[in-house]
Amino acid sequence: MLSKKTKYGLKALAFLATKELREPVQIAEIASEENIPQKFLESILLSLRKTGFLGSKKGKGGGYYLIKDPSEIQMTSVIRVLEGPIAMVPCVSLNFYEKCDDCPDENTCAVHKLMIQVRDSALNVYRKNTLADIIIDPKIIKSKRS
Amino acid sequence: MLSKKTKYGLKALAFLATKELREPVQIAEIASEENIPQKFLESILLSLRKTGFLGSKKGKGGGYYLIKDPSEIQMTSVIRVLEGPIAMVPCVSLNFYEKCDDCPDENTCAVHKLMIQVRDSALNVYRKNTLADIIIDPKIIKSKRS
DNA sequence: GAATATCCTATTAAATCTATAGGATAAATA
DNA sequence: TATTTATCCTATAGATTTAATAGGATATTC
Repeated sequence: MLSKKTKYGLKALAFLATKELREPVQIAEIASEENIPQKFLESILLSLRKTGFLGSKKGKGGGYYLIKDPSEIQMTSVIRVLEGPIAMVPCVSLNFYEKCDDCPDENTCAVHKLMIQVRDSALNVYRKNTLADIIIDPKIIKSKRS
Repeated sequence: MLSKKTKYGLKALAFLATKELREPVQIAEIASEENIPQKFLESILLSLRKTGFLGSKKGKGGGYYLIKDPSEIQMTSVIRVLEGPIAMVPCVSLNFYEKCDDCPDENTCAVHKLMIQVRDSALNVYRKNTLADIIIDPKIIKSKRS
């Protein structure tokens, strides 16, 4: 299951991606537009700022904003920051590797063999998607229809 | 993250797949060979029996055994029984669909768009793998080398 | 009928996730 | 410079889920 943190974080990033770069948007606005508990969102945006995805500005007219173009923001890095490992078991994780204490030999482990494939398939998806790829601007849809 | 339940269940199935069909193997043997807490494994095997993957026999000489050929056991169904939905969010789940209460429109949801792809890629992997595909019999490896 | 091994329900313990509280800090503005 | 505004930050409460165990019932073998 995707955590709420990741879900909310992605929605917030997508929301900011529809705005002008470096135009601060307040937490309150994002929270109400995307139906996210405000205090929870606050902590998520904070961590996205600390990990280099967002910039922020304090005081009146302040808020959060993207510091990179959406097409430069890869889903692999967003997911790793928000959700943690992409792999479903630590023993197949590229960035968070850990040996299983119950498994004597990864090379003969059925779970390992299966989860390597699952990891690779998820990686493929995350690698080929940037923030720009997943945002769906209703305005764009409208103009395509007309 | 893959739950321990799923991990243990898969390992147990893989273990049984290396044995003769319908030859009962005791929980205690599987547990010690695969380093799984016995009582926990007991409950897992019970649910695998109730969902039609395993047969069992009580009393002396009893145990659990596969009732289908490993090549007939698809990973999609194993994962769904042990882990639950393959999708990471209910709103993209084929078998466990649920609408997000915070999301007014799935068609314009960035998370939805991304998670559809992740679900499909995972499905592809689980669909093309049967239990037979993931077991790695050390004997087979040896004979290939010699 | 004794031994063996699964069957079954309930419960505890631990970990993780979700959400909130409450004040500190910094910037704008009047 | 005081006031307002909005992020910053740490801590913690509450809820949920997961992992594991307990203990006895049932069925089978010999």
